[in-house]
Amino acid sequence: MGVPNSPGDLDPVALENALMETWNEEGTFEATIESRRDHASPFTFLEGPPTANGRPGIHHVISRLFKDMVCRWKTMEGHVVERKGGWDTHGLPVEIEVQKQLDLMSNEEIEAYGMEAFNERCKESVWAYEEAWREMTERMGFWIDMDDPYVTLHDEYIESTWWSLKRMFDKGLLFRGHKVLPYCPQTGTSYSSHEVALGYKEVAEPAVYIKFKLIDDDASVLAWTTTPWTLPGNVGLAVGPDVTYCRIRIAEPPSDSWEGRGGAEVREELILAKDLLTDVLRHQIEVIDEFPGSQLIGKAYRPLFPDAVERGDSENAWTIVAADFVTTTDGTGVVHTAVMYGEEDYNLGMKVGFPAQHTVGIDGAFVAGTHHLLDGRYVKDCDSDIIDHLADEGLLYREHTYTHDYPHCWRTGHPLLYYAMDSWFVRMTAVRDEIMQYNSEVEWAPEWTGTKRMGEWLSNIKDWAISRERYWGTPIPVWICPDCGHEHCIGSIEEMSSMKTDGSPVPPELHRPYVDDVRLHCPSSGCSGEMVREPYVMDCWFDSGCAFFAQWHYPFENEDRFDGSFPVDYICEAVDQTRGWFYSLLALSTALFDSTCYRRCLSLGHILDKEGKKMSKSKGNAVDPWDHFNKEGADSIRWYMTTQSGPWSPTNFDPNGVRESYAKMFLTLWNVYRFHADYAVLDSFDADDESGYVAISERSPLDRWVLSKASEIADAYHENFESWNFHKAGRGLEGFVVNDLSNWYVRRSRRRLWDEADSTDKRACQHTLHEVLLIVCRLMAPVAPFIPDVIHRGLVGSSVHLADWPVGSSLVERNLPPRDHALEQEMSLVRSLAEAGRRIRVKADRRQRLPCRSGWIVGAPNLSEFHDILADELNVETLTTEDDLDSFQKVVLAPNRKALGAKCRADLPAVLAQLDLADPEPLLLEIEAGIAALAGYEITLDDIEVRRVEKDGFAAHTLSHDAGDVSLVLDMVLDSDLLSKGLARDLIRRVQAKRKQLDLEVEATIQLSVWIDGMELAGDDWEHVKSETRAGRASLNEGKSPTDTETFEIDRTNVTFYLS
RNA sequence: GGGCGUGUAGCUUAGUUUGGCUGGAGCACCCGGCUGAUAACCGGGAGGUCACAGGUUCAAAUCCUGUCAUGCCCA
Repeated sequence: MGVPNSPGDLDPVALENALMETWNEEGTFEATIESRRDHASPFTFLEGPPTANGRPGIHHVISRLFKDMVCRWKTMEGHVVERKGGWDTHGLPVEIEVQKQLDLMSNEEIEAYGMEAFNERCKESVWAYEEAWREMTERMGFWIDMDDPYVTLHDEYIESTWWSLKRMFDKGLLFRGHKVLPYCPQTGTSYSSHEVALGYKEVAEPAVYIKFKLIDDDASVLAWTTTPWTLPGNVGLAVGPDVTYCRIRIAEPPSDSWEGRGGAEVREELILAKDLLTDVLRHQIEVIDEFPGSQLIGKAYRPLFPDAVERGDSENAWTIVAADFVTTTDGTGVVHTAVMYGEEDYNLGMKVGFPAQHTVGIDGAFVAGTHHLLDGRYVKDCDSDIIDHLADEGLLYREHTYTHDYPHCWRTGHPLLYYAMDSWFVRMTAVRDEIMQYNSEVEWAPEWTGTKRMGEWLSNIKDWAISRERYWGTPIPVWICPDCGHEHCIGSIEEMSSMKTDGSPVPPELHRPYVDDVRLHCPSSGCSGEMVREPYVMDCWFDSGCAFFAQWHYPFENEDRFDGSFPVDYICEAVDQTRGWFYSLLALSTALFDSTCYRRCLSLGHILDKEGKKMSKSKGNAVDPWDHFNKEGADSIRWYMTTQSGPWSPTNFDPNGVRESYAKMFLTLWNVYRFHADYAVLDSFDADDESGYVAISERSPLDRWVLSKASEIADAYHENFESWNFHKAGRGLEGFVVNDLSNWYVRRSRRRLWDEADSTDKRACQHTLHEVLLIVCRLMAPVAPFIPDVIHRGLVGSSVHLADWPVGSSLVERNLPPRDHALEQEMSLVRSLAEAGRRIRVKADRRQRLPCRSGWIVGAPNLSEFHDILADELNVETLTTEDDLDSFQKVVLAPNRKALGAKCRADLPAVLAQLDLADPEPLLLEIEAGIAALAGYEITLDDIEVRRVEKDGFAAHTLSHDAGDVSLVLDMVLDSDLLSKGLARDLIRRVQAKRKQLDLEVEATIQLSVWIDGMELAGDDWEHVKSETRAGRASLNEGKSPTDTETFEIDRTNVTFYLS
């Protein structure tokens, strides 16, 4: 190999689809892994499992891109990078989706439908879009093993999670408690905050001020609540220790304006916060005493509903305790605490030891024994009866209507109850220091995700509620003995089988309801109870957090694979996973293995629509990746996503940007390749043919320059990869390909390859192109795996993905050409001078094709190597170097009218006239010497402005350079010789355009007839036209022009031509 | 309500860590040039209250405070 085929036009979609076929046929992905085995240096990646119950969108493409990119890069660096796919298959969203499909509104309805059938539907639904995911994954070029993925619903996976739970159970990290959640008794479901947000409604509800009668004191403490149904559950009152409270006495009966139930006797004493006296009280009062809340602490009061809650062994029940959350913004400054019906209440209750007992059942009705008026009734129906009852008992001070936003069930419309659900917890608070330590060992990108977002969260870590009262999920493997209360956690299928009672069925899979039917022999000595499984499933974050070991079915299998891949080298997901998967992985590795879980974590910013809004189906602003897969191709999307912003920045997706990536990067690269390949075929160029090789030191400065630049760009690219700045890497490389390689090197080298004879210079150019293209393709391959692979295959016959990283690594050799800094600097100046020339011509209105007689470079280092290139770029006949600008410039003295006007007044016109006539250079000398005078007035430097301008016939431009200012001067004089040359160039260009328009072969010869009216075309120039346009036969001003001719006017000359 | 990001030209963005030259590119637009060189390229032009308001400083897009918008997470 070594002779590329002529590649033709770029059709990215066809190219990529064909290449996918090739990859499948030749097993390229597998080969990239196997070919690195001899290094035995793994780089491990863990796929965060997606859920396939929704169609993949553009935001999934971006996270899969950054996963793929790093894995491909590390492979090229010589590592073995195995990539196992995974699927997340459990969880509430799956259940909700199925409930919608089946129109099952509540747990009761699910159970009536049948748990077995329901779970079967859930299992089906998680594969609904698997095909779409596979297609997207393959089409975008994400290389991952999708044929042998880990799946969280597989028994093997579940068994591993059971093992982990048992391990924590044995460590004492697992415990049973309550978690207060917004709960809908009608549907039997608790809600996530996201669902809660769907159902806020403004409601007017009864709010009451309740008198809690102190024991050993005549006064009552006044407390406020908007949820009377929680009052039977009251077990304590909370005050702010530093808040000022008052003891007051009712002085007079209220006025007639009293509304509603309740009241107080004259001389009755009440206690409440000083700041709220006037808000709360409707009586004339006298303040008896004033004291801080700390003085109230420990005082006992009489329960409102004495039978509702049992004291148990609680010493603090029905006493006043301190809490830091008490404020005086509303209420009375005393907070009624019902442990089971508020998160703060629950936390406080646990802290001070209030009894944690439900007065309300899971059905939303008061439990039997609460109060004879309430037992068995739905709590929200009881508000008024509770208020009546308390009024009758003399415990109600006042009621009023309170309007506020309150969460409601988005399905049934009922108000949600904050309700303490039974729950199993992992005691993360016990390993807080450890998890913070392991977090700090992770290399986070960006750093603040780890130090701030994750760090802040970990420093306030809470115990992790891992159980859910749901149906579809990993069953919690804890069984409890109804006889003795013994708790047992099962850690394997084998353990379950060995403890199973004879009457229990063998579960066909580790899901509900099958596992629920399994009874276990109680292992406590002397107990013959049959243990029953706790009816919960696991939080699906626990599932996916087990991935790093459960993907291998560790510890039951694959111990070596786990050991060899832990901690994981690299994970990558979007930033919303900080408290999700990033956390659950770290939590589990800390609790199970006393280790960090991953060494490097890239946290991606979200992809938003063009206006910075979240993409969602309902808004209709979601982008379908296939729109671009089928248009610009996957490489263009990948390159666009990589280069347009930092990976962690939120990104506004602009479809036009994808087109731009295609047009700039890929089309340019392709055409460079095509240019090389076309001539390589023509010349039978073989890069491997040593006899034709030209050593780099023997090549032209232009070759050595582009090779040096390629080296520079490769090193920068690599450094940016190392520091996660993939966007900067890509932009740098794109700049090189478009500006340096295509727009300078190829443009300047074009003529070298046109030469039909074999020459060292031509071969030098071909080797250079070959080498630079290889470097570029290898650098691009991790980002854009398709087009660079096709080019690479065209150049050397093998996949770019099997090639080594050109920058080298600890495992592979560095393979980059030598740098030549001096040459790079010189070329930079040459290019700047060429640009300066174009600027001069625009300003001087001199078209580019009309040559200049002379050009001079002033103040530059020696650029003689590049005079040919520069003369050609500038279109000058001769180019020479000068030491200073004096011979091209003259002094112009412009009047300072403001200064001169003040001095000369009415004589100003005369002074200006003399200034105009004066020879500026001697006059300036006189002014500087202080002896100048015009029309009788002394002239100083303040009166004039000194400018230096080009002498007539010259135009110049000065640019800054490291070594100082460098100027370019062009000779603007015209003569017939130059006009003839200019005309010839225009004629050539017109003919060439016509050739292209007629779609002639590059080598085809033509017959050319030209008629010029108004100018003489020099003989040499006519010869030049004929050779450039491959005119085999040609005529100039012979006969009359036929009618179907091209005509144009240039420099006031009419030109007509005809070709056939 | 709290935590963490983001906000620069019509659009996508660089610059913010470490304050310092006239805030730099690309797309789109206008004028011109160049081209057997492509959906390209080159020169020039127009387009900016650097989200807003204060503050620190000789000097603020950059540092500080507050506000607004937007996103994620938590309540």
